[in-house]
Amino acid sequence: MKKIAQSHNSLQTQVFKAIENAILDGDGAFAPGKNLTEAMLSTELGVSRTPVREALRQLEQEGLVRVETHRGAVVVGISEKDICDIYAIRVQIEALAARWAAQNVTEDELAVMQENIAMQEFYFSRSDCYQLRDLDSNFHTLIYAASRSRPLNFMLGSLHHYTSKARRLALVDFHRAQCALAEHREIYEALAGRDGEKAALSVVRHIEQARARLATVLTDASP
Amino acid sequence: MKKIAQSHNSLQTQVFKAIENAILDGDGAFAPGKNLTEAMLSTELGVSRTPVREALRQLEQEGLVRVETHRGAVVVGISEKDICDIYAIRVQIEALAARWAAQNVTEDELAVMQENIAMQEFYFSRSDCYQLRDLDSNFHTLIYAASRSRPLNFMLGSLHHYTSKARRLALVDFHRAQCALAEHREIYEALAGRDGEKAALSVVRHIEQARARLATVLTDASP
DNA sequence: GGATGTATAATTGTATACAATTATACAAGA
DNA sequence: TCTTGTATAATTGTATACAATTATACATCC
Repeated sequence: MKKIAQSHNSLQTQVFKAIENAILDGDGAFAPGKNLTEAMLSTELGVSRTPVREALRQLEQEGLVRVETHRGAVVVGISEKDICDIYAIRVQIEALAARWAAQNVTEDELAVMQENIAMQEFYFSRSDCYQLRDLDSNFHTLIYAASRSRPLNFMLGSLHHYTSKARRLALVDFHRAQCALAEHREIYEALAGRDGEKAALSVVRHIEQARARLATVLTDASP
Repeated sequence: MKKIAQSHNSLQTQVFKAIENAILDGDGAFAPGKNLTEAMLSTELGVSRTPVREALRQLEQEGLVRVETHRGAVVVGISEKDICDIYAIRVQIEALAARWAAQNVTEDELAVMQENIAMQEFYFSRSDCYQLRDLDSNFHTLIYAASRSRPLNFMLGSLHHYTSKARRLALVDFHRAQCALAEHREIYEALAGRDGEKAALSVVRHIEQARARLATVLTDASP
């Protein structure tokens, strides 16, 4: 884990992201069950304990670590079952999001989505998985925003790190990327046509597909 | 807001709960839009700024306040639409929870639920709304736990303060309390019979009823 | 009078010191 | 050998000091 250089962001934010990335990337010292001491993290990152403490508290709220009083923080693992559960939950909530977004999405937002899809096509032709992953994540975020529901955005935000872990697992899969692109187009069309039911259905299919694909990745990898 | 006395809990936890309650109770100084300074809170509660800071960060993650860099924390309001949205989300997720709980609930857990319902009957006969509210909350928590899904528990936990605000609004309503009791029995029966579909359906009905009731309370109160 | 710049105050961000608690090592006794 | 007690170390919990940033008030200039 590299030391934190100067930046316009607050140290606390940077520390949070540094630790979050270390955990999600599967860094050895941040494997599930590993103990994270404030002293270690603060010397490692070159900051004092205060921002580290706050970052750990935030990570606890996100569910990535569990801090016990006077005993420190331990990294919480995300099991395959957890990820499957998350997908089941996402199916339900994102269907709602799509339905609401179809009612509330603006022309400007639709334009942004179209632009996003155009860039997906571009990076797909270049086989750039990392960019595709980010664009996929961004596309869904656009739907959340268009739903105009603060609680819904909130919920989906708190799922974020789980889904990003899943996304990293399911990263390199061109066939899936192609399907995802088509599914994104379908969702866009439904939203543009203000068809809530169709949008919800498309989202459900999209996430179910992603879930099915991830399941094969997981079972292939585990034994 | 009363000063914090000595207790086995950490100051940070107590500070968090003190501020959370103040906001949910609708304390004047904690009304939506009000600015909360660390100095004010720390002198008010008789503790230093450190635990106050951590509590505010936690409250931000829960969505009750928004902290801006170098500018402090402002209380975020929960609108009626927010609450309606929450119920729509809860319907979806708690249906999942019930389905999973029907598969995984143990005899011990069923016994605890039965005991909970018995106490609901007791406090209903005594017209004790506060106890009923807590028991209702507890009953749902038992279902979450029986679902054996950490992500699901996590999600529902992050909705907690929203739902508690809604619950406080819908507090004094005996007819609703009676219906809720019957609906809880129905859910219990479905879980005891390991009937996932029936459990999910009962939960959906239960929450839809609560939502409908709350809607009338809200529209009555607003003009 | 209104805009603008500057000094001051208020507030948060970070670092550090100390207190409280818990884990660990090791010795003494049964 | 196993248990138990105690001293020490390690770690977190809290308080406080200082730095950085932003808001406010007021004077100055147009």
